[in-house]
Amino acid sequence: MPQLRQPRPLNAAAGSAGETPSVDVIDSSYLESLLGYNARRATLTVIEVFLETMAPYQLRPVDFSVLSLIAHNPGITSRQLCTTLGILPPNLVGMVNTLEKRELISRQPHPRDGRATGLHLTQSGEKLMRDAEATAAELEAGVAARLSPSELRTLIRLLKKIYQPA
Amino acid sequence: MPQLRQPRPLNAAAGSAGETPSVDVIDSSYLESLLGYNARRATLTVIEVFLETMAPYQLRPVDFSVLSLIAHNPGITSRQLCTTLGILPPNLVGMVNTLEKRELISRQPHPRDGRATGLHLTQSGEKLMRDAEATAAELEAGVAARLSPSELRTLIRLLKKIYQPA
DNA sequence: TATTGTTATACTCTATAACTATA
DNA sequence: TATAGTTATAGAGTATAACAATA
Repeated sequence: MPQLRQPRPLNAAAGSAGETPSVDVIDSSYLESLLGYNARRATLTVIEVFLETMAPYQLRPVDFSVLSLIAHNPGITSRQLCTTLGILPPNLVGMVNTLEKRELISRQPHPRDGRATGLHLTQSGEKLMRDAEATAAELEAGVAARLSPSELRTLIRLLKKIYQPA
Repeated sequence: MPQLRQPRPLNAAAGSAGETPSVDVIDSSYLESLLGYNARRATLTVIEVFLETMAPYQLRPVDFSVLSLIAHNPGITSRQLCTTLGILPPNLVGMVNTLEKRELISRQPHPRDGRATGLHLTQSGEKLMRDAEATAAELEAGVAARLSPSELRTLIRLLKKIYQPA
């Protein structure tokens, strides 16, 4: 583990001819100046907290996203879920099957397209998502504890500008 | 693909008893209110642009991070790279081997620890990283084109607060 | 002919256990 | 006894091709 507070020895990062330099304190200031690096590190932190906090519900971020979209869009199809979340259809099949086996969602025939299936929350699915969305709100507040409400709004607004450049 | 601008048919999201609802326009406003969802979507966008833009250098984000840390910390060890970037040691071995075979880095004995190996850029590695870091700067400017320089600084500052909560 | 949902499958990424050489 | 680097391997995540049923 890189030491953070000890003085650098004389031979560290010497760089003079013939010497083999070594470093005790890592300089990551360049990487930390890059948007991509910071976005990725922040995302990994939020996901880590999400996995811990949502463990009682046995929901990964993607399961939560799928269930939440079904909750707010009853009758949504698999194809629509894939397009909205950027998931490839073959990779959604297993998730939907698992959620159906857990009796959190049900499949119903689509009213106007015989190829498609409408997805709906069951009663226990609705109960779970009410609790899970409440927990998610607390989770967000905890992760962003050092941000003011105004800063959190700003952060989300600027992130949207990155992935919704239209 | 969800349609975005067409009026919702009468039977869409009806929800009355006996009907099977369907949706034409997906409401993702709840997910978009969550920090984690926005952070992940923004990160995926930046990574996608990174992969396209950096294709000429054949560098994934993780390769760029490793080479950049070696460039700014000559003699850094594998263990230090792992700790700084959150990579597990077994998963770094292959990356370092590949970069060495491409003659972008070289391994030299650590001056004070016989177990460790110091990593250094070769001359061609230095050349590549000069070009790659210049390209990365253009990439960042492109991704954040709709943000003012001040907004970009704010975004990075707030992201740091998420993953550096100390 | 195109699209929805699906199976099979391959590739990448991430994680754990265990070994060696050295501290 | 602990640590740096490595090997082997397992699991999760992501990708493409191809198929049956329906539009």
